[in-house]
Amino acid sequence: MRTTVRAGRRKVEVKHAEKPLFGPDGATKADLADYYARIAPLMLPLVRDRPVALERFPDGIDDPGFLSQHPPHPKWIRTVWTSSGRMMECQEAAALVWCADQAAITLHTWSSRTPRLGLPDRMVLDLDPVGEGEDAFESCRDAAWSVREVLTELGLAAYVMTTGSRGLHVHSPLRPEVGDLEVRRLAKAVADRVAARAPEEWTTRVRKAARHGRMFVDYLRNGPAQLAVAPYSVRARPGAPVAAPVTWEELDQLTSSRDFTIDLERQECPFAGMRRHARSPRRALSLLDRGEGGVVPRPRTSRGEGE
DNA sequence: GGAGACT
DNA sequence: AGTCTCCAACGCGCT
DNA sequence: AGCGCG
Repeated sequence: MRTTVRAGRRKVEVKHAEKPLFGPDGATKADLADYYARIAPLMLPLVRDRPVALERFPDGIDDPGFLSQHPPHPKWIRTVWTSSGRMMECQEAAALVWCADQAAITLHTWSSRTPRLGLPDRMVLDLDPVGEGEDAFESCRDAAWSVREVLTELGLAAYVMTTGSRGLHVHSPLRPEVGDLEVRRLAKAVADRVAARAPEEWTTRVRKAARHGRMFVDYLRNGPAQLAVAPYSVRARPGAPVAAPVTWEELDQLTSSRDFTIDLERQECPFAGMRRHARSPRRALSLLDRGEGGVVPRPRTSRGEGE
């Protein structure tokens, strides 16, 4: 009931390795640790240097978990001082495996990176379908395509991933030029433009009562100290689904946000090279403030296709 | 899952 | 020594 | 000022 997982040069002990975390017949803590060790080469470039918070389920997903921003941690795990205290970073595979031993099923990270905390290098738009089923997810997919179009109009790149929960996240890599609040303002403007394309279906109204069954185009994952689920993170749901970056081609084949699970085997990451496509949020904001951007999409070489 | 407080 | 409790936080737009 | 919301 106790094993050691090799992660790079380090060995990490996994206690109660055979404990099921995803229901009686679901994946065990060992499965979780093995997954994070296996996916580390793809995941680490996307989480490295970011303050991380752990969503932990020591008694499995059928018991309430908790979010931990300042967990006790071994000294070899790097930390950084942030506006909300000293937070961990996951710089190496062993850190991910240690998180698994802590029953940290899901990792959430900041949108800015050390040493540029407060200047996000990415923006996230969160799309959650209103109902259940494939139709609901399809409308979510449509919304993701619209987000991509609006981002393109503003000269911004777009990458998409399942959240492993209900919906999709669209990531847009940014040059770290402006602060959290400005990025949120940009995200809100993008969301408003998306919603304006199908006002009967989509909205940016925060209050549920004001939504009238429309899908919320969520821009609130941007802002100071805001967290978003890390790419390749496992979710606390039956079947151990994962947040999986996908190519835009793949997106149309998906039937749900949970199509990928802890069994995921990937050799190449659709988000690889994303940072090379980072664009200027300052320019996007100035286009918006001048009321442009829907008119003259500027020429570009490639778009957020993955690579 | 682990630390600190309380019994 | 057993048991309990805690483990986030931020701003927005409404009321 | 307080609350719902993510």
